[in-house]
This record gives sequence, C-alpha cells and structure tokens, in this order.
Amino acid sequence: MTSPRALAPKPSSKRPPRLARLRRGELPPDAEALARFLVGVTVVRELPEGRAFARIVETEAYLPGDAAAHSFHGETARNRSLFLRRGHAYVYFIYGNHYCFNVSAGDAGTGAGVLVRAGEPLAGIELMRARRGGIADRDLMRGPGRFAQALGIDRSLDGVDLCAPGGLWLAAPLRSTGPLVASRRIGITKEADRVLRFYELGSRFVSGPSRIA
DNA sequence: TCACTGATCGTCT
DNA sequence: GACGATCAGTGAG
Repeated sequence: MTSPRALAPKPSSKRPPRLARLRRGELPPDAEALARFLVGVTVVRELPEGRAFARIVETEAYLPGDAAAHSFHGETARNRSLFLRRGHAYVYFIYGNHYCFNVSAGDAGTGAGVLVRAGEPLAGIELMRARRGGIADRDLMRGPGRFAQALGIDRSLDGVDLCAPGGLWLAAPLRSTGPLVASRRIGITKEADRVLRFYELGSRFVSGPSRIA
C-alpha cells in the first residue's frame, strides 16, 4: 500500500528530531499516489516565535479533469499555484473564514493537487494552541481549516516551494505510518463518489464523522 | 455522536 | 449575485 520511504532518525526525548527535507524527486508524480505518500510526512513551519511541525494523517487528491478540483475551469489568479510543478504550496481562502493548504502534483501545467485535511501536532504545540484559542489538542489540526490555522498558513505562503528552505516545507516521516484507508472525499458535491481521500487507520487526529473515519 | 445552521468574504459568472 | 475542498455552536437522540 505505502511506497518505501526513508525514515528520518528516531526522535530522542532530549534532542529535537532531525528533519530531513524531502526532495522533489521523492514525490510521486501522480496526484493520487502523492496523496497516499503524504500521509505520515512532516509539515514544517518556521514562525517568528519558533518552529512548529506536524505529521499529516489525512489527505485528499484532486486530479486533472476532476470537476471537484479548483483547476477544472482552467488557470486563474487564484489557483495559479495548483499548476506549478509538484511540491509547491497552493493556499486558498474559503467560506470567508478559512485557509486550506494543498501540495501541487504533477508536472508544471498539470493542475492537480493534494489537500492536506488533518495533522497530528508534533512540535510547537504551544504556538498552535495560541493560534487555535486553547482548544483540545486533538482538535488543533483536525480539519483543513484548522490545520492551516494551527500552523499560521495563509495566502502569503501560496506558491512556496515545499522542497526548499523557507517558511513552510516538507520533511520525511519521523516514524512509520500505520495502515492507510481510502474513502470518498468530504464536503464536495461534484464527483463526490470518487474514492480519493486517504487517512491513517486508527489516528485520533483524522477529521470527518467517525462512521467514515 | 450526529444533523443542522449561520457566519463570512474572495472568486468567478 | 451566487457559491464554496469549513467551522463552531446548538439541540436532539
């Protein structure tokens, strides 16, 4: 199910874990494969107050020609980053309140991506709590809007290269990933039956009703 | 635990 | 002017 991936050195209780930046060549070119690959991957955010990072536990793939994808009607100022070569951030604003974080997939011009729907906080948890209003740790990143809010992700990070040093980047998984489960995507009306959502079985940080999760 | 609803505003038609 | 890859709050079972 999961492709073999290099694991970063085991985190020690004394020292912070060493984060190994992902290279673009490690990212599967296809959006669905990338969505599976990203479950377990570490998202690192460099903030003025310090570093925060989290483990991705839930993703959704949006493919070329997919009526539910923002790229479906072609490239616009809003979705331009979705058409960048794989491994770039596509951040959009939704429902007047929330940002959602995607990783672009495919070659330049493809218009595919992976929505990061939920994460498990690993470090910088105090920073996340401060941004999320001190709610339960389980809910810090349970949902795409919450994930972005916890890490302070907004449109200023749209188009950022996630395989290069900067404010937001991807690192190799810090521990092995449990079994992956696939389901229908959440919150869409078009192509709603396609099974393109992936999450780690048993994770308490996965979003959505428990009967799907 | 789940279903329902209002809030809120950028983007596109 | 309508819609949307959401969320928090509320109330019912």
